[in-house]
Amino acid sequence: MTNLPDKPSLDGIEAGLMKRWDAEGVYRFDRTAAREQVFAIDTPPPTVSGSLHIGHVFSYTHTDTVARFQRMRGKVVFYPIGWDDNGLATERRVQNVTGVRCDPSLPFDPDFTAPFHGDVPKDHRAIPVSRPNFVDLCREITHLDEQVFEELIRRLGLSVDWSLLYTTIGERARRVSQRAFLRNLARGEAYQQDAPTLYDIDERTAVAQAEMEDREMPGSYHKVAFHRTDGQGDLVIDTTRPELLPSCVAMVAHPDDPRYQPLFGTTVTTPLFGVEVPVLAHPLADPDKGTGIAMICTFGDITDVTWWRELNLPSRALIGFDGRFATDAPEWIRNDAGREAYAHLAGLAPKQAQKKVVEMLQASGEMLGDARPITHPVKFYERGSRPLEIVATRQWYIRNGGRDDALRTSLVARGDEVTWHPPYMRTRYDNWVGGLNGDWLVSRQRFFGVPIPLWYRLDADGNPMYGDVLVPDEADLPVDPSTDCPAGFTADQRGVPGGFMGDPDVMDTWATSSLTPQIAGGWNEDGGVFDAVFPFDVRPQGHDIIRTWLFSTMVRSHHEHGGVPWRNAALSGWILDPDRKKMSKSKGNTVTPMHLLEQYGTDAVRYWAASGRPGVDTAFDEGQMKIGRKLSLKILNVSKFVLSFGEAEPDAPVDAPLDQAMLARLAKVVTGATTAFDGFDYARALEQTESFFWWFCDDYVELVKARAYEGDPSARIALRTALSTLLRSFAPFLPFVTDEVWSWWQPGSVHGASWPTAADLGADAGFDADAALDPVSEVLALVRRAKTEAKVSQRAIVERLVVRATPVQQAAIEAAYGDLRDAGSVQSVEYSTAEQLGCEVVLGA
RNA sequence: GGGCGCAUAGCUCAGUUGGUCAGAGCGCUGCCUUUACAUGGCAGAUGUCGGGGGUUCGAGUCCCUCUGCGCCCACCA
Repeated sequence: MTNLPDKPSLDGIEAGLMKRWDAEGVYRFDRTAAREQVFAIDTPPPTVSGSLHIGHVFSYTHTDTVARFQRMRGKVVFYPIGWDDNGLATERRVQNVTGVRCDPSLPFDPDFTAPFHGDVPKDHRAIPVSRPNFVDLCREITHLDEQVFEELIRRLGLSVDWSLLYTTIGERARRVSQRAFLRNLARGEAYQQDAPTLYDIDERTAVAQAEMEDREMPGSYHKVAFHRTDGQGDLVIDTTRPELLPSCVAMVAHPDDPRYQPLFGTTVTTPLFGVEVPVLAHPLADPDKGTGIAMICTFGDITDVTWWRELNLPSRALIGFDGRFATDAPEWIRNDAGREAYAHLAGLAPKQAQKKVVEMLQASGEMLGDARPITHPVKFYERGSRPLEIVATRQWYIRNGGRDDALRTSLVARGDEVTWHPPYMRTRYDNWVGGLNGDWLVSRQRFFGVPIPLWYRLDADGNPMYGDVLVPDEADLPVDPSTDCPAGFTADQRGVPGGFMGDPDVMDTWATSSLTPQIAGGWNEDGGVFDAVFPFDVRPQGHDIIRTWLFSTMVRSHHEHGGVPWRNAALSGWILDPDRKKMSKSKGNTVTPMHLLEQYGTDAVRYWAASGRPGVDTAFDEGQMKIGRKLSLKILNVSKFVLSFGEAEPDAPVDAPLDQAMLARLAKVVTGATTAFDGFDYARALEQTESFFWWFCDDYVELVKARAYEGDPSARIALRTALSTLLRSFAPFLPFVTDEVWSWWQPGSVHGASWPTAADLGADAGFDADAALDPVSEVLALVRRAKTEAKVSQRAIVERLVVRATPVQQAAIEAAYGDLRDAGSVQSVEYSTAEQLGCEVVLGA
């Protein structure tokens, strides 16, 4: 069969092919496959609260090329897709587009409708809604977002199996996530603790170490005088947070610091508040910082927490969950002046309180000199807008090695069981695991997430007994403790003395997405295929989330399965804007992909993406899209040309030396591309194939076309063989144009065809194709150049061609002379021997 | 402060174990209405491979060092 279009075109081929792939189930996972036959991909579920930008196109294309390669190679490819729709990012988006906020104390309103949909006026005050109403809204909005995402992912031609679609808030994800958590709990890997926690006072939730970032913020040093109780004068400290003076519990200096050694064991009183605090020694105190002595507060920073813990200090917390100073003066401030001073701070936010304290210190003469402005790094929640505070709260943790050297060591060792692409990404994992300073805080005081599946018994006074945890049966998962009852209780016992209460928190979004292999594979789920896919073959992801997604997935797999979740980790680079800044929505420098797909075609955009080396950040350059467009177009045209010669009789031999050499060269390319793909280096595979392809078009096809027109079977078979090989080699990168061309002359989809091998080409592995081909190409180029320089048509006649070359080169040229003659319109040739290849070209009149 | 990465033509980038490695495409210049392709074809120009040392017969390619940029981490009082 050969069915050539008169005027082949790239325009609009995508829609038809996408339909066809769906209808034929080209990418469907075979659920009966055994593990050895499967290639399983732990696809990153994009966050639907954001938008897909060109950076997603970049990295998702990389994975898709590998998936397509493996599929053609005969693997049963497990290529799921999911939407990450749970968590704070979604809540924010919902608040922004609907004008509501969640107030869990409100009752469900079945008739509630959101006041806005996308156009919330700036002066609008968010309307409080119940948690169930809020969650409903979240589902509604994410559902709409997900449709937009699906459209783009499909348009990109990703060969995912849509029947494997999951969402991180979906029922299966909730069940898997809760099951995994309960098993962590049963094995002692999950535990709760009442401890100082980094807390975002705007979002009113605890935050994990992995979600924090430093930001350079303006601040000021203040020299503040504490008064020695022995009457021997003052002790001066330098602090950036004078507002925490009322929370001061001690002073600390380095044990070897001679300036303060005499004071250890004595006490001082705080300025303004007159609270007596001890002067202590601790090696973490830095003699070179400030005055070498610091005040310890509850809590100014993580070091304060360390000192508080290691020096057994009291806790004097004043900043509450609302981020404001407590309204009543604390009991540890005893004198009247101190209590009066505190009254000025009551109810203030830290920033306002600082201003007030400085005023008071200046008035009392206890501040020396002026504030000295500095910029210094301050801890923020990565999505937050105000500095994190440290607040003591009860939270759930999962052990991740941050407090346990043995576990830390085994998790670092797990990194050895994964092959990293590129290898240096391994170091980032090691650094992160090695630098952990606490366990993984998984509870969040939020609403749209997987609930922590626990209840607590209430004592006779109605207070929760957190030590008395009530767990659900795995068979009943997923549960929502805020509406479901624990076994042995009834709904009317909720919140009453002797009854129970549900844990109000949800899990961190990473606590669910750390289980994508288990969710996608259906771990312990009806209809799951977990045993056939786990451990997965590859986790593709961005290098910026090694510390979060990659590491947390490793932790869960280590605990639950005693092994790694995947064999390979493929880290993709970022797309940078022309100023080499990372593209991100918050910077407003994103490029949206749809118009590029429409303007250049999907294949061209994929070509650009696949040209980016694994792990390498690449600046966005729209000009590069044109290259892929041109390549696609060339494939279309040369295919039509090659196929237009018709078929030769099937058993005819490929006996022309040039044809044999071309196939031998192609065989090497196929081998090289295969090796590159096996190492996840799609870009190298593409480069090799492309480089061959342009030589094939520019030189080989030009050389043999006369012979092909005449019906020479060797040329016709070689051309068709090469075309088939090239289409299959390009198929992972340019799925549309290759399948379009494939459909002209082959049954089925090219994406269901087999990956080419050197053996298919019947080439002699020892044959030196370059030695046979390069001299011919060179002579052809010299002839063309002569015509170009003479400003004549390439069809102009060459009366006489004198080739100067080594004997070996002469033999190669002579073997292909018939083709060279026809392609260059050469009338006669002579040879002379020379070290350096050269030509004398005598053009006809 | 520690770690990792990057620095090659105007632009975006290749150069896998040191020996045609000084490349590709874009852009630029010229030529060609050639019957697959003018959304084309053919050809051309462009670089002290960030600076300085060193190893070697030979170094973008290995070592040291400096400079600049990016990222990650850090106890940031």
